Amino acid sequence: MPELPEVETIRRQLCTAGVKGRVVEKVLIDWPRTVDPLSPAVFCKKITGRTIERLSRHGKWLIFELDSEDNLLVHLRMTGGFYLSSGALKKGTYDRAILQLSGGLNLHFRDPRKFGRMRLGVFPLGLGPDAMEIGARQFFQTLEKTNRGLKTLLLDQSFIAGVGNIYADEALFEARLHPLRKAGTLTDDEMLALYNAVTHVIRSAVENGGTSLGDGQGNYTDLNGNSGGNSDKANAYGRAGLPCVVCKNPLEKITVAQRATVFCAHCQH
DNA sequence: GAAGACCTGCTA
DNA sequence: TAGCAGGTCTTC
Repeated sequence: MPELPEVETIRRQLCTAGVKGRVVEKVLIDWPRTVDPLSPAVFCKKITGRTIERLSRHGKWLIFELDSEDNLLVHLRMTGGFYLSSGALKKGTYDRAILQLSGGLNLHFRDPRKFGRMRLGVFPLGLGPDAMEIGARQFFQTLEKTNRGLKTLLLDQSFIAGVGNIYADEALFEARLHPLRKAGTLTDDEMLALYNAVTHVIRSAVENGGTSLGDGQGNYTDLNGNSGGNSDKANAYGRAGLPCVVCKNPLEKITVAQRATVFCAHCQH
């Protein structure tokens, strides 16, 4: 599932592939809800002729900065991804939108489950600081203000943007903190451990080119169709019932905020 | 704060 | 063939 490291990997690859500086010459929308709330006709009209000046990211949102008042904001949700083609346009089975760029480059937005979204706006709304950029002080201040459970909090994009189910479980495992632990009960050392774990887990996943984990069809692949190099790094996610890498006791699986949550009851408190 | 809706393909 | 997976928005 694309979380921050996967989106960042795609962003970097789009830069390398030379998407920057190209003009959007034509837009094809195959699944209208992809561009909801705009109609495909309005959406296409607004970005046709615009130049992609920069590619940035905040949390899980990919931002195509255009030479207009609006930018193109893309959220991959669970199964979204991009790939490029050149020459004669050939639509792939799961392509929901295709941007035909100047120089004969086609940018395909592929999304089997149709949850991904393309929006027009200056910047994605309602997000907290990016997980790669949040400072320790800001992290502590937010933790101290709430008594929500840690896993729920980590998944809340208005608290910290970019952490999803995989990296939430991995960060809590690394910090030795129980997913249901209330934020307000953490000691200073525990808050620091959580901060270090979140930033370390996210940054090392970015360095490894993202993680490909999931239920099979939702597996993430990068721009070139490769799965992430971080796949064998999971200590908790997807390892329910398997021995903890630290204490060898079987990992437990519970549901938190309606998501599968795996942790070690022996190591995480 | 919890649960449903949105979707589809893979697994059991 | 039923159920699961997951991110976010909507609705109780």
